[in-house]
Amino acid sequence: MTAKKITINDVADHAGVSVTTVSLVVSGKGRISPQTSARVQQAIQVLGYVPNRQAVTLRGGRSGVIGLIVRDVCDPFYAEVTAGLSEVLEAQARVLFLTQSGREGLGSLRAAESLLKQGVDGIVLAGNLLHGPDVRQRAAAAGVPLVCAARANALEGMDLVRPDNQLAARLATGHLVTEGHKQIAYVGGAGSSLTRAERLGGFCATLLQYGLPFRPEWVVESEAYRHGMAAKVEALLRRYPQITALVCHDAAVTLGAYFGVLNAGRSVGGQALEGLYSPQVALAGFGEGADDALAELPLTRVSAAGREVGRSAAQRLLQRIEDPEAMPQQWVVAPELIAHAPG
Amino acid sequence: MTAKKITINDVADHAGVSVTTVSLVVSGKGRISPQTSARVQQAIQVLGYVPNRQAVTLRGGRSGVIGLIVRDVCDPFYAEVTAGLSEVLEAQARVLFLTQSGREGLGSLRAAESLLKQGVDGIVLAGNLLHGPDVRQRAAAAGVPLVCAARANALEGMDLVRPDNQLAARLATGHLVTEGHKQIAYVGGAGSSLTRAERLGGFCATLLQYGLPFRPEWVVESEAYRHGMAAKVEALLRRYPQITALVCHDAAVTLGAYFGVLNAGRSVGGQALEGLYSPQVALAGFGEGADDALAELPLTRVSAAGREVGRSAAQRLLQRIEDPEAMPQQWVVAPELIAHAPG
DNA sequence: GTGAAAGCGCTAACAT
DNA sequence: ATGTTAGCGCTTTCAC
Repeated sequence: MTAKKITINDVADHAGVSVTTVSLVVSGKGRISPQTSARVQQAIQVLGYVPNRQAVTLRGGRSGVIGLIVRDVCDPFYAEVTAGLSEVLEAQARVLFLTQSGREGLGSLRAAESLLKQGVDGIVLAGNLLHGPDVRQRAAAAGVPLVCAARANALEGMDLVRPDNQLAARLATGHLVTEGHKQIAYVGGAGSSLTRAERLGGFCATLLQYGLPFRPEWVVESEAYRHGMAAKVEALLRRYPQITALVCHDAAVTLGAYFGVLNAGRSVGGQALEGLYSPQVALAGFGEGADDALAELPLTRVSAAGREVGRSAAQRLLQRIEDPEAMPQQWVVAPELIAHAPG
Repeated sequence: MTAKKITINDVADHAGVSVTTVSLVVSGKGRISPQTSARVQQAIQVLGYVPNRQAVTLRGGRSGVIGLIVRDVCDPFYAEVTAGLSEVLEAQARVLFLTQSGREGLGSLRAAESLLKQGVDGIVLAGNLLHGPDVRQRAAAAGVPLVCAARANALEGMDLVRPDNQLAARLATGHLVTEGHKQIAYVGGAGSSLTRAERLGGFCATLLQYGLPFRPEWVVESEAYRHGMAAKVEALLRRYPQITALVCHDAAVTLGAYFGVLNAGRSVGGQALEGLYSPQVALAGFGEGADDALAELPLTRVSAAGREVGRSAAQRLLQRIEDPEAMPQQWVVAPELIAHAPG
């Protein structure tokens, strides 16, 4: 069962033509007579010929390969980005190299090195923006286009695709306001998070837009990231019982907030009751649409549209490959509001 | 800024040696004098020479590339598998081609085709076991080793790495029994799920092992997969109030069960009270360790060890690449019990 | 319309 | 210890 490698020569022999002819038939470039073409096609079928990518690439063509550097594919957002990327590339008959820079990975620069060695046509840097400039320089030196895909940020001079966190927060907050809420808090996220900063901007802007006050003491940071959120939310609600809605930074925070609401003796969901103290607290949270676990809860969710970010990054990269001299652009992907029927 | 490609010839010229010498230095194979070696190394540094993988591969070496076929990288289990795979491969200076077969993907066979065209040294088929035989045949025809990584199953004649679902269920169930529970139900999962079948086996076996009865009516299937689990669990608990513990099929089910318990007027957590009706219901659930959202709940979790499955699959594949004639093996990866302090 | 031949960058005999 | 050289499989002028 040792597979013998079928080359273009074998096909040429079998069809009784020259390798040139076979090459031309395969690529459909030269004009070859229908008969010859047919004979060659048949020989290809019979022999099961598969062109050798390495040889093609070596000869001077593009490799058809795109490299992806991601910190950790298990992060739901970047998993979605990866999936979107892969979708688009596969549709283009391209393939995707996956390298992880974080956790046990080799660091984004080494990952880039590794990708360049493989002769990729382009690189997508997902997250890892700290090392963006290094990777950028390395890619530029090799003449390989680079596009970033991230949750947030503002690296100048690079192509960057990211979700519109500000809009996401506006959608979430606006939805709550529309439901009648006037006392809304933002809970969760690390103070150093850029994503959070952008969202807070949208949160704040929306409040002001509706003539509602922005109260800094109603913005709660989560320090250990996913710990004790329930207690914090409970404390917040006990101190400020007038709060009727929470905007939650991520899935973990949302769940923590959920229990915090319950522990505070309130219930979750629904619209605000005009002018009255409401026992209910409405929740709106950010996260990927795919957060199955929370799907059943009565809350409004805003997806960061990771998949779309991935798709767009792929598009942009393909553009850059076509036109390497193009000016860097920032693409912002609109989030998606998944409103839950008020109950 | 158009990068001129530095080849081995440039290095040879710059160092005043022949290409052979450079090649030997790079690969560390022939014995070359320290001085020459140093000169070559320096030339490499100065010029920024990066060996061209395509050329190496074309010449006859291995491509150093492994292909992965996965239905959907966003599935947490397979994301972990992917990560584990990537870790090991990167440590071996290899890279990973990612193709998605499901969702918008091209189907596992087409994915395999695409990978083979790229000249991969081996393929990992993650999930998609339905198409296993086809892919296997295709890979065999190309003389490329294939290893499967999956949640469950028993494909004969193929290398397969999977989590030990039975053991996982034994761990979860055993833990509950050790905590004093005698009335335990299994909730969630589709009836057609192989993973679930394996887990039920372990569940049942553990009950019998401890002399506890296995009651089929305490096994609840989730039809629409993630819907209405709370109601089902509530109904179960109301009908059989003697139940004090639940084994939950996945993260979504666990959360549903959590609310089901609350809705039934019980509380979640802790040990069984000897011989008494317990208002508390203990929960044990399966899932990846990374299910952040649930991390704060008082429940016992058993991880399917996806990352370890990925690592093992990589190991196995590397073995197969070394020894293509080896007999197929099934590797089973032990799950990990993450007990929660009883409260 | 089709073929002959020159490499792409690299490795591995085979010289020296 | 190093250099010469013949390809790996393919595309692409340039002939015919």
